[in-house]
Parts: sequence; C-alpha cells; structure tokens
Amino acid sequence: MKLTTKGRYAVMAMADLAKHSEGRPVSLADIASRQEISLSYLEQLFARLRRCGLVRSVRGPGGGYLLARNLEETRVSDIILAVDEPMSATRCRSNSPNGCLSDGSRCLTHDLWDELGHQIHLYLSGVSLADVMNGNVRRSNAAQTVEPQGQSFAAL
Amino acid sequence: MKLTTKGRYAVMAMADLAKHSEGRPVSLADIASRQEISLSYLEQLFARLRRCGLVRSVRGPGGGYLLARNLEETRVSDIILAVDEPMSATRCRSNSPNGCLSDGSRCLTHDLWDELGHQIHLYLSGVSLADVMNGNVRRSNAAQTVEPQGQSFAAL
DNA sequence: CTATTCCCGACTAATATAATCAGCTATTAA
DNA sequence: TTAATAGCTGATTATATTAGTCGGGAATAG
Repeated sequence: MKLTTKGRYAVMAMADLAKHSEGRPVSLADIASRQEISLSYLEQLFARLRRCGLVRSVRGPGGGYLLARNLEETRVSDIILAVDEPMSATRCRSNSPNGCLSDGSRCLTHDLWDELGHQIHLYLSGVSLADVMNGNVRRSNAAQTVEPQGQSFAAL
Repeated sequence: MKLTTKGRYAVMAMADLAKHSEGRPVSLADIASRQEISLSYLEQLFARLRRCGLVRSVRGPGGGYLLARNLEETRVSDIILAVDEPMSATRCRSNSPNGCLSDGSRCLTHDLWDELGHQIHLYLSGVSLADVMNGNVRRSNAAQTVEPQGQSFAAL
C-alpha cells in the first residue's frame, strides 16, 4: 500500500461526499471547490473509485456521486487501494512469485516491508468513513512487543 | 513518515552493512554491487545517515562505513527518518501550528493521517536492525478494535 | 433543445527519485 | 612522497510520479 497525497485526496473527497450527501448526489464541482482540489483531477480519482464500486454516479443536471455502500462498510484502505496502485512489490527485482533473491536467499528486508504493509492495511481497514466523520480515529494501541525508546517521532 | 523506495534503499544498505561488517568498515562500493544500488546514490544516502549519527565513516584505503550504534539500538524508523524528509504535514494548507481549517473546523481527515503516521512510526521504531537480520519481524498483532472484513489485502 | 454533469483520453507541468559526473580531501601503504 | 583507496560534495541529468489541464463526448433533467 503506497501512502501518497493521492490517496489522501481521495479520502478527503470521500469524507466530503459523505458529509454533504444526504441521500442526494454530490457533484464533483462542489467537492472540488470545498476541498480545493482540481475538478479534473477529482474526475480521475472518482473514475477509479467508481470502478472499484465505492461510489455510484448519477449523470445529468442535479447529478453527481453517491456512496455505494454505507459509511460503516466503506473502509479507508479500500479508498486508498482504489486510487493508488500497489507499491512496486518491495523492489525485489525477482520475477519468481515470491522469490526475491538478493544473495541467493530471500532478501533481508523483504519480510519487513511485507509486514509493514500488512500493519498499515490492518490499521486502515479498521477505520471506516463513519469513524473518520465521528472522530473515532485516535486510539494508539498498536503492536507493542518492544519497549518504547526515548526518542521523538516529530516528523511521523 | 514518508514511505518510499528511498527509505527502503537505506534500510537495505544498512542491513547489508550490518551483515558484512565484522567490526571492520564496509565500503559503499561493496554494498552497491551486492544490493545493486548506484554508488553515488548510496553516497548521498550515507551522507544523511552519517549526519544523523547512524553510521561512522573511515576514510582512506580499507575504509568504509561502520554502524555507529549496535544492532539493537538501530531502529528502522531512525533509518527512514534520516533519508526521507517528513511528509508534507498532512497537506492541510493551514499555517497555524495545528490549525488546519478546511470548513472552518479542523479538516475531517487530519486526525486520521496523524494517527496513521503514529502507527507506522510505532511499528518501525519497534523493529531494530537486529530484528531484521534475525527475521524477528513477523508478528501481526496490531490494533484490532474493529472486526476484520472479508477482503484481501493483496497489494499491501 | 439546452444546460448540467459525468466520462474519457491525451497532453502538460511540477516535483521527487534515481543516477551521473567531475573534482575534492583524508588516509594508508609502498 | 607518491599512488591508490575511499569518503565527501555540489551540480547536473534522467526518469517516474503526481498533479493539473484541455478538448471533447454521452447521459439526463428540465
């Protein structure tokens, strides 16, 4: 799972859609002006969101987009996966479908990226649009096998 | 915390260094050829790693780089933070030092990105180079407040 | 019919990553 | 003292991705 501003745009737009739609379609032009994202760029993003079944479109005047599922079933991970293509597979240049030879064996960091991706997905698939809307997002209780180190994480 | 191939290169290189140094400096040329990364690019990365105190350099023939700390104290998060500059602060265009006004209130997704960054940092700061070397990486027990959904995470 | 809005593909611009190049400095060893 | 090694630096180029633009097309409500 790649984490770029592209996915952020998509989530912002979906949150905006969720907030301003009350059963009625919301036009991209509205979302664009509220979120300050270019209309054409939004169109590209929503094309993907639609293909992935996250939104439904309604054409013509008064048209726009509707959430295809309800708030609780729309997960942030789905949104990001819809618009961002997957990371270039750990950059292990191997072609074997899990091979990843670097010194003859599996490259040292393979499992790390694999597991990191898993962790991120785990977190984001546990957050729905409903959670985002309601501020049900803060809960810092992740994997905690190692004792924390005296160190700031200013930059996150 | 930005997650790009740049940080991956750095972690791969550090893992390689850890593996092939037995108290003796390892030259970037060796790492470059083993990991198939361009030498000059590695030099750029190691310049940062050195400035952040993660490695020590030894010049002259037989020189190269040494880990500045021991394996257990060198965390993956440190390596990535050293080479990747921090994410552009959630793309909230606000300047107020926590403001982030989008509709007049804090933008809807702010806390989400904030918390995601926190989660990622939490995970990566819990993994040391020693863990990477020993394969002590797999342990999928992250925040699990919401029941898992029937859905594949193929792409990570 | 006409305005609205989704839809689509191609194109451009801006930025970041990755790589290259030329030349320097410190250090070892012959 | 010289030559070779290897770190160090800044400037430059190449490539990829993100972000945005443009010009049109198709559906639909009024």
